[in-house]
Amino acid sequence: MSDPTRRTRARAATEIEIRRTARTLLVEQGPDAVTLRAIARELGITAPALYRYYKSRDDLIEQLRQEICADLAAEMMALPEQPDNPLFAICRGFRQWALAHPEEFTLVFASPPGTGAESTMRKYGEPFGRIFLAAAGQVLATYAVVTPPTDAIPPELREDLARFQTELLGALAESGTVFPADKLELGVMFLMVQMWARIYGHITLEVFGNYPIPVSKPDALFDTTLADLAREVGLVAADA
Amino acid sequence: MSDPTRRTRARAATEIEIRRTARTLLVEQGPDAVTLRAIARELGITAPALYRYYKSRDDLIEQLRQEICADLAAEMMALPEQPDNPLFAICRGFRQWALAHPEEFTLVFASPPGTGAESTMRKYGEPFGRIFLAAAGQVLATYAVVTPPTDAIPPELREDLARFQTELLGALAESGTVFPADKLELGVMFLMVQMWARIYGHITLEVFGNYPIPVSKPDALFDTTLADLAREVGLVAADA
DNA sequence: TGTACATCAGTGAACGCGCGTTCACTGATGTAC
DNA sequence: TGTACATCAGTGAACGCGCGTTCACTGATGTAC
Repeated sequence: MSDPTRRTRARAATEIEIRRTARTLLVEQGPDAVTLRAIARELGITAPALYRYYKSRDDLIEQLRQEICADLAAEMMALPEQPDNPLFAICRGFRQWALAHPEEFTLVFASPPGTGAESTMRKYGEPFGRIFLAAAGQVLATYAVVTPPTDAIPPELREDLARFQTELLGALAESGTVFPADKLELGVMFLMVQMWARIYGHITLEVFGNYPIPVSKPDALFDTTLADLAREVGLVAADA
Repeated sequence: MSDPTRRTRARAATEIEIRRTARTLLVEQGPDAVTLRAIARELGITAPALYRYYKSRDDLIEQLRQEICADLAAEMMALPEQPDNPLFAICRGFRQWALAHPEEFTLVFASPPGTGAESTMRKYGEPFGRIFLAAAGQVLATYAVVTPPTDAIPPELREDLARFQTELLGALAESGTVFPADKLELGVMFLMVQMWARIYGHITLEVFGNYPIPVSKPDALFDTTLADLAREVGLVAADA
């Protein structure tokens, strides 16, 4: 039954160790400290050995980015139930994660473009995208939402929102989420974009300390924002 | 009348050249490319010469950061009048600047904490903070705003908002802006924080390409967001 | 106006450092007969 | 079960590179008398 050979197991173990070390360096000393030599040093091997695992430093960084996404998604999945609603659970969890892991957050969600790699949120195949969409779908299926009518949405935006609609429907179908398709109007898509912007804005602001004032009770501010958001959307628990 | 000596003038000119070169490197090759040696190379001088102008590389980067803030503020000041309202003019201008200068935006508004330096927005003495506050003050003085009553604001937040109120009053008084003090209720402060978060969220999302979908008409999306925001706040031009 | 001295922007060599990547290699682990 | 061969994780030396910072210096510019 020991299908994987000793070599295979050792290799897998080392690979995990490499990424663990890389992440520790990222967390403790910032992105510039994640060098092949530093990782090797920490692991007690020589730098060229790492080329058995990664084509180059850039390759390693990219894999690291993906691992961070996967871990984030796993953490969001494992979140305990929240009293108000599942999307807000994800929002709170995401915020907690961002505050606890600012360097990882920066690498994945706030790195300047140009590296060519598509952004995290746009890769629906990537775990975090899936999670966020699944939660959104769940909310749409469970709650009553007050959305702007389609003709209140500027014509220039309709095409983009329609594409989003299509992609979201596809992703939801794939993940097997049950939802009433007729609830996915353009207005809902618009709201989702606005909500994501607001959540992302608050979290980024908090992580980078760019609120116009020092906030002594940041948890309260975030919760108030969520409540405000729910109020605006007319979000009321269907079972309450 | 040539008060400044030849040496003084030359020194000033070189200082400007150094920062211009540093910014070009930042813009074209990212933050890691801003090295003393690269700057010196570009300028046709030797690296140690830069120590006549800056204590260290970190010092240079910090001064660069401040210069970027000053330039941003100057640009915001010079903005042409906008049909709707002056705060939205600043919002649009800020967005345009961020999109046109992603590396500068990242350095100033989206760099992980830890360097000890206080954040940009919190330094009211810094130009951009002043501008934003002045515009906000102007809006408050000119327009009718629907704000949540003070007792609708969670008690945990009141202390922070009150501090913000005090600081804002001070900054406005200093800058000589005329405004009705009684309009600066806590609800207004809360709204300002929320608005800033939303604007910052959208801009950061756009700069880093983290919208959940590719947006083909980003200008329209931003303008729609501004309109949405104005509607929510009940912001109506007093003279319209 | 002329001379002696002080200032100080910029030089050039050197310091010690860490980096990514290549290459030919060793030696333990795995496989086929 | 034993032997010959293949695989491949990791080595160690070397490549060429760029970096921040220090130091004693030169020589033009500025100042005081």
